[in-house]
Amino acid sequence: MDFFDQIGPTALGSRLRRLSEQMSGQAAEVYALYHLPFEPRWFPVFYLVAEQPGQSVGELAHRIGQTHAAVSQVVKELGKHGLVCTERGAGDLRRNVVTLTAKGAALWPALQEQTNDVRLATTALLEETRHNLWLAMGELEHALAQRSLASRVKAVRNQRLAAEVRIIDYQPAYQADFKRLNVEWIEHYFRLEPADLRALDQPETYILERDGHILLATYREEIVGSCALLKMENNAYELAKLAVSPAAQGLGIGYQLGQAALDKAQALSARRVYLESNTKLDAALQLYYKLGFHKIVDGPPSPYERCNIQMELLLST
Amino acid sequence: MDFFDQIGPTALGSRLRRLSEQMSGQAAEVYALYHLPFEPRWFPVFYLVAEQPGQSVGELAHRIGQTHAAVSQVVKELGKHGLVCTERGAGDLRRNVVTLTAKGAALWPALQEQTNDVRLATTALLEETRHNLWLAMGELEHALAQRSLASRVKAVRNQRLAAEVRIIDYQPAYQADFKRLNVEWIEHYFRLEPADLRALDQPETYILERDGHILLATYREEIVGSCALLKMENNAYELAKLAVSPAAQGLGIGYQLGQAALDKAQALSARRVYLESNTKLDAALQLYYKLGFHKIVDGPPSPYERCNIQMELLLST
DNA sequence: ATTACTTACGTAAGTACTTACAAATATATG
DNA sequence: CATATATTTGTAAGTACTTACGTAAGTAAT
Repeated sequence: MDFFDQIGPTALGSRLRRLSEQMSGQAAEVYALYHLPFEPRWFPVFYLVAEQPGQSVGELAHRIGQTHAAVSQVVKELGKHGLVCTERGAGDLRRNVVTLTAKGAALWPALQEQTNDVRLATTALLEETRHNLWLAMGELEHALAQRSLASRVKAVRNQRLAAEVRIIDYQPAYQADFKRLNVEWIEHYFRLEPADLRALDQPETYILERDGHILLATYREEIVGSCALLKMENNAYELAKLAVSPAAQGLGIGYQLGQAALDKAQALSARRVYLESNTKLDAALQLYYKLGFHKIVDGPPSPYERCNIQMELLLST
Repeated sequence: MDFFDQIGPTALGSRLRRLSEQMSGQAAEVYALYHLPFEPRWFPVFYLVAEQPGQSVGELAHRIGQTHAAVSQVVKELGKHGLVCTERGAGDLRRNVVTLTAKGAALWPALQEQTNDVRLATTALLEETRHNLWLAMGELEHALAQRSLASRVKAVRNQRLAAEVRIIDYQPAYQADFKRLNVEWIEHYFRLEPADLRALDQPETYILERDGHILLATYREEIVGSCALLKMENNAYELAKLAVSPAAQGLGIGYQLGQAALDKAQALSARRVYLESNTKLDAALQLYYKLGFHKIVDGPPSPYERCNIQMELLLST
């Protein structure tokens, strides 16, 4: 008890388990009360078969929300106790359709009586509470179906981690990091081209001195992302060398870098930002769209072999 | 899904189980997200040990609300993975106190980070719902601790069955039933005495013709209970031969019979109802108290050997 | 008609607990 | 102080499901 108070809803799963075990135990007591030769775990299958005979194992499993294996085992046991019988499906010999035996049918009314008593008791029990458990469970299942807990936790984590990401300006000391980050992804998907090596080995000469800019992302004292703006003619810049280290991916660092680059371009009075990419890079393209880029068809010839898509974003002044 | 809609809260236990399994599955996903060498089921134990080292297996089990066996197993596994170490309790060599190892302590901050992310995500998840599951579970656990489900169901059942109980007047055709019911319990606890046989074999002569009355309880076309009022002097009656067949016990039939007898005594302008019983008959004595009887010490001598307690109830006119 | 794929099911083994039992130690009682 | 009883723990086996896997039967594509 103690523990759940301390840890709170984090242990939702454990607590649900405990409560379900408690309920199962009490269900066993209830069954004992009625002296029926029947085990609680048979109930869902037996109930559905009694309501509508001729359903197959798979159908039953789907209805109950358990696996077919579980239903198969229960059906076997019910059969052993003479409460149901099975036969192969007419037309589809794989199906195993279940019906009540005479003995099962004879048991049904008593079981219904019991079920009805339990329903009344449970409903009254739930009505004693201010927060309705049954409805709450339905809502939770719905919410989890919409979006899994893992995905929700990931979002929380990324928000926390993203707050630790800083965007800083390039300095000569970071050349090795800048190169490493870009070599990593280029070699993973394509191969390094001469234009890459020039820019990565001598960013001062080929980017900065030509009125370009380089931004870096740091996370916990480490350089984990880069992004360059190369000066083009007519108030335009090319966005390039956008890289995020694999270990830091998923934290929205690419978006932060891209946005910072666009801010910088805006500050430099650019009217247009252009970029080259490859359709293989799904995540990158998605990011570019999210940043506001759109595909263009008549872009300039590219020095890069891997370029098979060109995009641009027009900035309002 | 289907099934739960149909059956409603009757299947509360099954549904809780399903939801808890769903949550466990999602918890596993969350753990995978953080790449920690840690299994979800270790969490409660590890958490408590990290918060306060030096607790014993039993204490931990109590705090978590699981059995000591489960904790013992988890501790063993945590030990095997080098996260905790154990030693015998100082002063009490039976106790096995658990502390974190250096490796466990090193893991703790990362686990705390994760726990915190989960807490935020789960809290947000619960806040999405109108009916708060966490609070609802707390309320339900409380309600169940107050009174078990079995006891609640029993009350519902008894109410249903009690409605089918009828109190009727004795008729000569029922003599055999009257005798059977009383012989059954008397022989079970004591042995038949001459006074018993007279009253049971010839109730007309020994009870009715002496201005006494006999009431019978029927349940589903069967005579399941009896109760006699024997005329005493001074506007008093003796309540006797109160019997309920074992199969029909627990339905409150005794109370109905007793109440009907008191009503009858009232109608006969009695001022006092007297009875003789034995302290071995717990259930009967409880019933007599519930009906309003209280023990007296200076009652008349009884013809029955088994009589070791006498009670009376004064009726207001 | 053959082949590849999908579906339905049963069986075996795993999971995360439980209950049952046994052993060691502590405490109470005569 | 010996002995009976209670407490603490570990181990084994059970429970009510699950996942994994194999087999048989059905369906689609060549």
